Amino acid sequence: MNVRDISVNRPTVKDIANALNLSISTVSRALNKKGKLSPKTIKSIESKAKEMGYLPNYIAKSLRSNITYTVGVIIPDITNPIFPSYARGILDTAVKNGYQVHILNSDMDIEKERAALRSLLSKRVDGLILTSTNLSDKELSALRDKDIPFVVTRREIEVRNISYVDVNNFYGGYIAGEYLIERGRKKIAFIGSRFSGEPARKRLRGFIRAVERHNMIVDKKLIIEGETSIEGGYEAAKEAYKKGADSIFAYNDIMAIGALAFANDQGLKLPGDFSIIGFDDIYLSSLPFIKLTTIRQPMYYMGSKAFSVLFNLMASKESKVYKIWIKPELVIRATA
Amino acid sequence: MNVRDISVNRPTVKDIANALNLSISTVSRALNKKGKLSPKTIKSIESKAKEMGYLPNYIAKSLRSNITYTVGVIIPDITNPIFPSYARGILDTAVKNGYQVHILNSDMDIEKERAALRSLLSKRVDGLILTSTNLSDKELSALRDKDIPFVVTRREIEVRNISYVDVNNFYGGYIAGEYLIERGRKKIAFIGSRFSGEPARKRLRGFIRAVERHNMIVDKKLIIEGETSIEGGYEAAKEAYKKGADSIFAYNDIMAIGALAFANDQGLKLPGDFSIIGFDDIYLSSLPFIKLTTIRQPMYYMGSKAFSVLFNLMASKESKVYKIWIKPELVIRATA
DNA sequence: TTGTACGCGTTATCAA
DNA sequence: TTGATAACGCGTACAA
Repeated sequence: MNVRDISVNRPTVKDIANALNLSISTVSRALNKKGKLSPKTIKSIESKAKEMGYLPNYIAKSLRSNITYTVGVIIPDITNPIFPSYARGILDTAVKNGYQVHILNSDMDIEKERAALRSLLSKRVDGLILTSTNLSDKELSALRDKDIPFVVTRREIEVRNISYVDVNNFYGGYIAGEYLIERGRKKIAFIGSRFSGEPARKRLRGFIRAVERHNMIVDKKLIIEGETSIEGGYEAAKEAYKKGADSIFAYNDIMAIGALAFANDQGLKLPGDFSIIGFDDIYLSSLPFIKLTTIRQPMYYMGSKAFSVLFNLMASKESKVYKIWIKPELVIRATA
Repeated sequence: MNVRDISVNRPTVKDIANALNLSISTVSRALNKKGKLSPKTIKSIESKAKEMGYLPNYIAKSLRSNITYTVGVIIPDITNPIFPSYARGILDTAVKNGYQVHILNSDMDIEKERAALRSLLSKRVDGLILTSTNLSDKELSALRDKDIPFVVTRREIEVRNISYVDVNNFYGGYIAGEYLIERGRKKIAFIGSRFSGEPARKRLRGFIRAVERHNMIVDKKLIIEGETSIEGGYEAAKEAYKKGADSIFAYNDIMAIGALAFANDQGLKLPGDFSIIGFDDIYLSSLPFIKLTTIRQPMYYMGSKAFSVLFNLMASKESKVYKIWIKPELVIRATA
């Protein structure tokens, strides 16, 4: 069987036109409801199309129109628990607007990300969502100067004229600190990773601001580095505890859960003896065994918003710029 | 700015040809390393292409070749904890082979799934992976009769000539039962959902077989239905416990975790007083708070395998059929 | 109301 | 070794 023969199963406008003794343009117009056609012709074309199982060929449409109704999304790692609902937010909103989504993982590896970008650009996606991108400001500027609209998420951008959507990390850190202080905590440790970059720094700064607002100071010894993992959280918590901390604000829930494991092993009663507050509100955190008090990042909303912004960007000819900070919120459970 | 003007940023073979006073066919050949060309011309074309930032237009390539290097994947819900690593397995393997992936969610809703399928077909994907499809055998047959290769996962198919990849649910149920019996359990309950369909039935049958092999019988009262959720697992476990069960084999980890929550609330010591074994080995199950003994489904491998099978299907002109059962394995932790 | 003809960017065929 | 041309399926300006 030759590749060409598949037209048996994949009828084109031409096939419909031939079957009906009409011209392709008439068929095209009928199918796209454009121009004036006799209702009779329209009806016959529509029923014939249905009968033959016609599906428009978006490849051809795209070549013609320069629109692919496809967006590319680069995500560090879909198996990271914060990303599935983010991805779902993008997917749902895209589908609702007639778009499809190409997802590629970068693993925070700059070369992988560049390869992903080239691949997406070759596929002529209409727009891009770059999540936690490692691209330099220079590269982002260059991308901006091309004709393709894109949105950056989870990384605030100093470069002008680049749209982004991110959670307000500073505010999140602030309300976390505020809450712990209100609960009477005096020696709050921050555990985070040196490698988690700007978001971690923002959360820490917000936290420090909250502490200082209460005329307290943050003990630099209690700002502790660790791996962004359960084990890393465990070790960092151990260190914080040894240094006399009475509570922990963790960079993210994964580390907070590690800290919680340490507190359990230590036989500490939460939130009586000790308090732990995380950041993210991943699915895990709500489990009955964990019940982590945390700062929720509405990831589904962030994904949905990112697509909406991109959609606006793709639709308008003028180049607008959106800078959106999503407010995180405190979720009080059992650990603080 | 007109849409046409974007060629400033998106040079084509034609632009390169003009810049070099060559024909487009020469440029095309050079870029694709086909035919005999003078090394000089090749070099000049390659450097010009690089200079102009040329990226091949895959839309045009696809129209010409009828190959899109894109596959469509329908997944019930990417936020379901069993699916992210499955998706990652597909993505990684696809990228490794030069393919991109369109992911769509069906939410186990037949109409959504049909819409997703139409959309993917219109986009002319080269192949499909249907996960836990709800399409009828008839619809699958019809799809098979089209020219598009596809693989079904997480649903064994009675229809002949349809390739699928699934975990061996029967075997998984069998080793779960076997293990509990070996540990001296006599009154094992099975908790699952009526709605979880064929996989649940297979797991139950495997479990029953193991019990019968040991000349014991399964008490029908201990086959308990519940929602596929933590709460559902909790309630089902309560019922099982009331009815005198000394252990539970849960349809999946989520329910097992619910059962574990019940056991904790009840003050039962595991695996001394009571045993719980799950199915899936989702990320949660390995957490220090949970340490669930379970039957692991290698989801990343399943995704990777599904793409490999599809890749073979797409590559070969003859219509092969693959039926692949992946062996699940027992993961012993703290609950059984 | 319907038809003709062209071009989107590419590659394969045939010719030079 | 290189060039001219047709074709993939579609939508649209222009003609009838």
